[in-house]
Amino acid sequence: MTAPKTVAIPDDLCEVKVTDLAKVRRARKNMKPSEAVLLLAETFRALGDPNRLRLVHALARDELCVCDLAAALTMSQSAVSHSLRVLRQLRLVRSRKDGKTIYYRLDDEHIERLLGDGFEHVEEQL
Amino acid sequence: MTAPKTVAIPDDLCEVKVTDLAKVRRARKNMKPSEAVLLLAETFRALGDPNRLRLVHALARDELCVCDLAAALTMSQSAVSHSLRVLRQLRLVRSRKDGKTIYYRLDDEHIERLLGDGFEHVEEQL
DNA sequence: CTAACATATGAACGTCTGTTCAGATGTACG
DNA sequence: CGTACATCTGAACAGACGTTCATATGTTAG
Repeated sequence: MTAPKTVAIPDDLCEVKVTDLAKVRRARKNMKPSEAVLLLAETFRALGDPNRLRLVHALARDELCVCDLAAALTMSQSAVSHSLRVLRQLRLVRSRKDGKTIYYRLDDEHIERLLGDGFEHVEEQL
Repeated sequence: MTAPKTVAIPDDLCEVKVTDLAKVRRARKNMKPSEAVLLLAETFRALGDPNRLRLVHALARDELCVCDLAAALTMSQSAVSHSLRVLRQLRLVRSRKDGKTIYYRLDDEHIERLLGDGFEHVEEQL
């Protein structure tokens, strides 16, 4: 295709060998704002822990309190609480207080779809 | 609701205080096999790094070679290569060789939907 | 063959992460 | 008030992670 050459990438300081400058420009144009990228990365990372993933999956079906989550997943109450905090801060789950106990559920329906797509993708390669 | 009591959870050794045994049983019944959970967690974790996420997002539009990815995202070639390996091993991206250069693209269309849902969720809270 | 190029790889290093443990906070009940 | 309960929090530590640097592999052109 295009002859390889060294180019100064617009909007940037760095010089790199580039194969297809048009594609590079298009990719740059298409980039999401870094706020969105960073927040989404954080969100995926939150789901990237087996225990937090199981928590979210459990909450996709039922509203559950902390101790029942701990019992269901065989985790310590403290570990559950720490994990839920991460999920809460990223608005993956939401909590409701009823007396002493606090019930958690998914924050919105995007999360459920995210899990659904994820499991679909993963179950194809088992 | 049900009076709190200490119960031996079936299928398990651990004893915990439980608020609603029925819910706990249902949650346990609904659990995904741990293979699937672990693989999906790995997958989400792979997407949980800003640079890998940007790589995947770039590849959602265009097939790109390693050096163009490096140029577009202002990353070192080595970092791109290491990141792509992780994504490749989890079948998030696929590679095609053409002479010296190797072109990467998304492995299947689930990935694109995953990103789409993710950005949708995230962009609501900016 | 050698030189130039595109990509991959391994080791090393500082940083981040998840769990555990001990204790703090807040709530209900007598 | 004090006790029992449900949850949260902070410190600490082992293990995992992402980048960089130097180098290896593999490919094309001369």
